[in-house]
Amino acid sequence: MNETEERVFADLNPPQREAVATLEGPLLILAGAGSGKTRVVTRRIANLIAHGARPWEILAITFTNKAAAEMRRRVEDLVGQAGVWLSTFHSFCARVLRREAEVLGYTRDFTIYDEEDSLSLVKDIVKRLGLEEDKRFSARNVRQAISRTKNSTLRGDELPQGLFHERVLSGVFEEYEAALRKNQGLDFDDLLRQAVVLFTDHPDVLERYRNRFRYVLVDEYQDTNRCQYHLIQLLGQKHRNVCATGDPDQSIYAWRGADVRNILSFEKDFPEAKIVKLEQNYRSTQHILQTVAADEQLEAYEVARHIEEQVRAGRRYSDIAVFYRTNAQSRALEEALKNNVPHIIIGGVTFYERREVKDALAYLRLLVNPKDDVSFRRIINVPRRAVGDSALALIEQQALKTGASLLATLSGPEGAAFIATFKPKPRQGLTGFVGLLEELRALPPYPVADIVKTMLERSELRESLVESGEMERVENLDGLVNAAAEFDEENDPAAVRAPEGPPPEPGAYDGLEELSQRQASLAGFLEKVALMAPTDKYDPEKEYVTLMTLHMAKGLEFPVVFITGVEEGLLPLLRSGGPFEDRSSEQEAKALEEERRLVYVGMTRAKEKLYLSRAVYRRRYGAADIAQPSRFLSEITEKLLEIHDRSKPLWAEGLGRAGRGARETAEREVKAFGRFEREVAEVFGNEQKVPPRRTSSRRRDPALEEVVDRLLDTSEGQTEPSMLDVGDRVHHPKFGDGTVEAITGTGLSTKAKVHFRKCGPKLLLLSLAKLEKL
DNA sequence: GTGCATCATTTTTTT
DNA sequence: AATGATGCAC
Repeated sequence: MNETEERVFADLNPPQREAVATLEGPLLILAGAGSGKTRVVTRRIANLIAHGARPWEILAITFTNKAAAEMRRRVEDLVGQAGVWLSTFHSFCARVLRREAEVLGYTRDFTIYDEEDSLSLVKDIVKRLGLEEDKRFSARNVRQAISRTKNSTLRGDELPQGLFHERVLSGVFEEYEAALRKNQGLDFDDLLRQAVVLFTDHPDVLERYRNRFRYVLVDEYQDTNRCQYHLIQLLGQKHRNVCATGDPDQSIYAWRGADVRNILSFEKDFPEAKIVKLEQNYRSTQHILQTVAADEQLEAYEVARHIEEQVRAGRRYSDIAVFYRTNAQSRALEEALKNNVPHIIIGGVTFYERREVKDALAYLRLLVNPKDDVSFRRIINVPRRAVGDSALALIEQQALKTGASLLATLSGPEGAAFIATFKPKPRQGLTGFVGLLEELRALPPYPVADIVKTMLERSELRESLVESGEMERVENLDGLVNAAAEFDEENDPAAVRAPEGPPPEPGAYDGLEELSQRQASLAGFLEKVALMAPTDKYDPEKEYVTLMTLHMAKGLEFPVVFITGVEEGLLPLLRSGGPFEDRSSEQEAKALEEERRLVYVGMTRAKEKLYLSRAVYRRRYGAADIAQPSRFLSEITEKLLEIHDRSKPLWAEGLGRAGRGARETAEREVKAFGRFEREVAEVFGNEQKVPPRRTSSRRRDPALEEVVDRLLDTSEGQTEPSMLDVGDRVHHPKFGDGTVEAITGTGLSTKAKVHFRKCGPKLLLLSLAKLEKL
């Protein structure tokens, strides 16, 4: 015990010790970035066990599998045993719902629908209700509204106000819910919401779970939405040993329903709560560098160059991360890094979102849940079986008549009779399809990899891709088999571990022991795959640079961090006019605050060195546009200077501690950076015409200002586009001669409407179009 | 029913 | 720029 205690309290500062030592009663740990939060939480779990708590009495909930896995590793390191139920909200709820499904009128074989699946349901409904005429009611918008509603209310009480919601909720919402139920499907929001419904409507069920979990811990509490909040309240009310950890300054998920009030009202919910503030042990960023590049490719190359420089100086690739606001930005970076810098991109279109993989998964889902019409529709004609829109319409019509699922309509003797009414080609296709599923269903339930392999072969899914020469897709399918084999290894039913610790007293355990372990079955595999997050790929041990969105970066840290695209419109991200209700200025301000926190999160990931980079030209929606420096650029640096030393120039950050060496490095970098910019200016000066103009009064760093001005300088002998006037005759290398009809916009975004003799009117950005005045 | 060409739309961020 | 939806020819 003493030895354990020594380990539990080693290297902790006083507030950290206090948090770890608090075992009973509600506890709120307010932890800023870099305050050792994860460490404190895992130590506390270990301390609970050291003081006699049994592992199975502890439930620790995180937002990502990654965080859960990391926590599990650390806890096992400390106390050397498993049994603590560590999982994400979604995994926890899925497990609970699977066990209690019948109570809610579901089968245990329900399917978890991802966004794409759920969108296809919504699309159908929108079409059926004739809402599609109005662009605001695009399936996407409606889906978002439904999700918002599900996240913010429990029962349809307190529904969001506004015409849009009224119309959505009066029709689509119910239809959507009914469709989900009919398909035995749950979307991501349902996993949380139905769990709350289960516990609220069935006190006996709640009682079992409450009894089991004497200690409940929640990480990133500021990210909880209403359902998650209720869940914690429901589970925690009895023993009241709820430990919430979080940081309101890192609240970046309001857009998916997270409500920072949950953490702010913790004291109200648990008046006896103890509150510990971990010291704001700011990661001491030694060196901050702002870089400006001409366009996003050059920004990416600049990042690559700095990475290589860092590596030459002895840094490891795994020490470095590159962040961006939108996934689309990863393209240019990937391009710049692909030959020289080992790297991994987290997020974007993940393995399990690829078409061929989703097709394969649809077969598996339909196998587990025959009522899953969404999956049926997806694969009934993949590979081609001559079952097109008209044949599908017939099947749907028949299904509607009998109220059965699509697959059921084709199954059994009645199904066979129905299939017989089709034309020869589709008839053959449908018979084959039904037969295939029957054949697969007859396979032994384990190992899962065998089922997947057989499915790929017998369905000819793999073969059809081989024939069309899509080898990358074939490889992905083989990858799926590998993933299944891995799952089999992890979940070998012959090696099921009994939970450790002394046996629970009667009634407490109540048959819930198997819950924290995944089912070694196809259903279990599908659950794992459905709830897998892109971050799960991230491995700090591997030697590569990590590329990810700022959102994904939360909770991680790196010695060297690049934040790219620090530009107005991108960071903060500018929405191009919402399709439904106008955003109030209050909403606008809130959104801006969240963007600001996002930058804060990104910056605080850096332990030693931080690069903020931006490009002057940025492509959005295909077209290049001038990007202004982000308003955060000036705000942020000012804030940091305040913390360290106001008198020093930007890149002299942190010299106080590191001394002369760092100053020299800094100055070298500044020089190299300036040289690079001059080169760029030369290249671009010859190719592009850019009106000389100050882009922003916000830019406050004189050296930067100079570089940008030089970059934007118009080269000799070129037309001064701002001199153009309505009526002027101009020449364009591609479009030929024309007349200026109108000039709009100001500064770098000045546009001219030019009527060309050859090809009519065009709207051109003066700063980019190579226009010559005649 | 399939395959191809053209057009429109899109991108915030994620479990 | 890249993907999906639509329309048309076979």
